Amino acid sequence: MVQDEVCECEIIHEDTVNKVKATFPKDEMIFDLADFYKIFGDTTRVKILYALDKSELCVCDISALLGMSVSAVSHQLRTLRESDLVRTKRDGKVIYYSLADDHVKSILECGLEHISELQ
Amino acid sequence: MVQDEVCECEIIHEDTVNKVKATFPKDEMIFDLADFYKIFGDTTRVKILYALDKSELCVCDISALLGMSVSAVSHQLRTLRESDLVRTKRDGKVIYYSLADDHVKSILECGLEHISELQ
DNA sequence: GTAATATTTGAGCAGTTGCTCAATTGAACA
DNA sequence: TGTTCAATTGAGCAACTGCTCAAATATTAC
Repeated sequence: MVQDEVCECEIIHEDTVNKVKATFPKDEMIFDLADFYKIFGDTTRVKILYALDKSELCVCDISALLGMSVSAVSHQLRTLRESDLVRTKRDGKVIYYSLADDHVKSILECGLEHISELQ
Repeated sequence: MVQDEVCECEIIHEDTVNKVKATFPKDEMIFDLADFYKIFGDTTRVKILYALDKSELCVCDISALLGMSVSAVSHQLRTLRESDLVRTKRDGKVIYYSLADDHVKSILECGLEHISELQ
């Protein structure tokens, strides 16, 4: 029923569609995957991640580095924290941010490889 | 001047910031990278790419497979076309979509690897 | 030519996102 | 204890995104 409502085409390759459907991962997994990539889909966050790959930095440092307000940076750091991509270390009043693991770097390189191949 | 406006903190690790700044890639590159990841940051597009990795499909097929309107799918295919991630082949009235190259698969696997390590 | 049909496209709209600004938190130190 | 200051947070707003719906396009078949 649903299919008929969605697509009225005569030529549906039903066998192919069913075959593909059978190999489809769970919706939750697709959702998680897209959510993960969404984090890398913002220039500010990419910059922050790139910077943290070079050195651990406090919020002020990042703010100065990117030429953005402390608040804006902190908001983005929150997103990164909640995604477990960065980790914090307090030293007195200052909180130092660093990458949670080496994975972030490899993800960025994964994308960079593709970008550079395009041109 | 700009820095002073942006960050009034006493403790800026100026040396570190400058060192990181020196290694920073061009803004354009960061922009392209984020733009690239943005495409993978949507469940519909991820599903389409995943499906096309299994088999070439027409718009109707994808529409039926995802349970979405032909129009919605077509809009997303446009995005994917403009990013050179998919390619088309016309056969009569039907237009078949397929992945532009093997890169898409490796990018998706790159993310899947990370996702699966998290839990 | 006209009709049928697979796909594309543009306008419009609701939901999301990333920033600003102001207020707040929490650790350090007098 | 009160002050200072790095950092966080919430509300609000403008820009963006992904969908729907209706209309247009392009190819085939008559």
